[in-house]
Amino acid sequence: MAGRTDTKTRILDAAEKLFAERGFSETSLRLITSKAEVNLASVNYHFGSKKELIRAVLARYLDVFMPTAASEIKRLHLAPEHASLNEIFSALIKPLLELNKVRNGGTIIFLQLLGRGYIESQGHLRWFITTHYGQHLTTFVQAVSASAPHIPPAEMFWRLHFTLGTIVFTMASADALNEIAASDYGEHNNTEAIIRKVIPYMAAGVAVPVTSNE
Amino acid sequence: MAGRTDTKTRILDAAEKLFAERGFSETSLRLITSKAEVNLASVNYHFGSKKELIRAVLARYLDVFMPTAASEIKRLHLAPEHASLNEIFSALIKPLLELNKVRNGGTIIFLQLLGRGYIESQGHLRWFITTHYGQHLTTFVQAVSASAPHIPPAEMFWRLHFTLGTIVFTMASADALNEIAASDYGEHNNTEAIIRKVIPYMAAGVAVPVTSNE
DNA sequence: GATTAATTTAAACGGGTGTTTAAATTGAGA
DNA sequence: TCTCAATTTAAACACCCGTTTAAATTAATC
Repeated sequence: MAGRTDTKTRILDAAEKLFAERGFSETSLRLITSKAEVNLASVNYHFGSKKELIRAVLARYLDVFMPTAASEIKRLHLAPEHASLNEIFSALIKPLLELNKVRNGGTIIFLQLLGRGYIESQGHLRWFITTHYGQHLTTFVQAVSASAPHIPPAEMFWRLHFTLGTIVFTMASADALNEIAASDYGEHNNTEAIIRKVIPYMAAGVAVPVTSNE
Repeated sequence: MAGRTDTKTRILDAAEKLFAERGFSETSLRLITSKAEVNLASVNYHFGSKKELIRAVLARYLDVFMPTAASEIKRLHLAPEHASLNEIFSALIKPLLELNKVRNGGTIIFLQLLGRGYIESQGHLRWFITTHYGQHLTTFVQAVSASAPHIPPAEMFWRLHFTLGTIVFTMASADALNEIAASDYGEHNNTEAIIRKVIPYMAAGVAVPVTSNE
């Protein structure tokens, strides 16, 4: 081993910030390496390709978030009383905010990365997430389904993706929305405040009775 | 005047399809002009730049959708009985589906373009939409606010953006989601079916009572 | 301290991008 | 039919991209 051992970390730190801000394909390796103050070629040396760098950036968060989120859900679900949807979604707040301790602004960076990934790259990231963290996702889906048993599985599939869209879009444009909210309503929300705003919205939508027609 | 007069139209038709499928920055002018079977330089000749082409593509839909949507809302709002949120959102279905008559698959193309625009380019498209169609947007916001008077304006601001995120993300990944739904649940939904699924979700979320704490 | 493997570096490669230029072509009005 | 403006075309421009190469440098091992 030789050289600065933190070159990989410097790249990851610079990359995640830029990826979250401007998206994956809008962020060049040259911009990343100049912000990280490392050589351009070191990305390909340490990660192989840009695609693998993207996966590594996301994995660093998913490896922290997924296990703790799943265990929070399990703890809730095994409790005697049935948890409400609000409780289940709220159980994700702590694991999400834990990411702020990993890195400054980690929570919103993670959610923005997730959204960018889902929208930009149709294929490889979705595959990467479901194959690496599918078990934890199942835990979550089962908990939600159990607490809203009146929703058929197919309908629940759609509603959970509506939910993903809600949170992911909100976080992707959180900065812009916060600016508008501040100037129009004098509101100043941090990431946690926005999450707490969105949870009742999502919980109500997921649980609303299915109407056969109009 | 000389040459094929429909060159502009051929460019717009090819561009909107590709933009909706792969996003704006992932779609090169060379791909657009080859699909449209026109010369590369004709884009800059007719539209000035790629940015202005993007705006022209969106304007062609917004010019049809916005006035009819606003008039549907107004018609509903002036009726004696207060319209429900479900009715207000449902009033947008007809204007949305009208876009299918403008062009095949027009509805989903429009919604996907809207989503791409909001997520990809933080600045110029949002500005373009609010300055050109702000009056119609106000009509919509006022109708929603009137039918959910228990939601304070600032909270409504956030919830309407949650709603935008829900619909836009759903449509951006509608094709992929439909594939999964078909293979996992044997469901086959068209654009209208998805819209009818998402409306109750959004209406419930917008109207859910504000909880001071947890 | 010499050897060797890991890492960093500068430079180039091959290719794709939006845009511009200037010449060729087209079609309507005089 | 001639003229002239609108349009189309092929080519080039200047720039950015991810990746690869080979040499220089660094740090650990013997």
